[in-house]
Amino acid sequence: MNAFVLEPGARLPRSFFAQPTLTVARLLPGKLLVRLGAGGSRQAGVIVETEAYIGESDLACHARSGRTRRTAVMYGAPGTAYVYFTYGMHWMLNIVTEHSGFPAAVLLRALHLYDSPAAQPQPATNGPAKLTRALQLDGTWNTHDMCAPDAQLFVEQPQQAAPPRIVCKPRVGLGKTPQPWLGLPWNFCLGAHTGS
DNA sequence: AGGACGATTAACT
DNA sequence: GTTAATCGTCCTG
Repeated sequence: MNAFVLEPGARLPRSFFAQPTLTVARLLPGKLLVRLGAGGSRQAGVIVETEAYIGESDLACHARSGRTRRTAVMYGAPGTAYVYFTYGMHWMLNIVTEHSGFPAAVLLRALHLYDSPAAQPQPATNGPAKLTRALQLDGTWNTHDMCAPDAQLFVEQPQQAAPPRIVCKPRVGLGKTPQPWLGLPWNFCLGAHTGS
């Protein structure tokens, strides 16, 4: 809502993403997703909704089938972007969590996006595919190291961050995923009030 | 080699 | 509430 959300803040270090996936998913709403483009352009938006996908035992997680060409990135370093293609037309952005060798990630499902430098609110990107579309992210971003010093896509701590109110609920769109995974409250959303 | 299905979305009835 | 769009991935054979 204010221009301050655009001010560059501290980038989240790899140690942040190395935490337990539920912790990362719970802490990400309210943080800033930043996408640098050609010519020094900067798109930034407040992360609004996340979802956790944790390990081979989580039957909703792509890693349920073990390590494959597609899921190999989930076994990589925390802070790595996992971008995959689905439904023949949509790209999804995840950030890999926990230690290398353990497949887990947080899906970014919604963003409050702002134009730079005017800070004009964009149409709400209230869906994981809309989010990647708005930031022009596709498979070429898969395996992007979001914690590298020269990263073009990364997460920042906002400068004036009030403790956000988080609401959790079951994950969305899991289809025929069996219980208990279908009902686990691993979706995390900003509440009606973001603090202040 | 073939088929079912998907961490979705927009456009319908 | 229902359905088409559209293709990579995974499972079966």
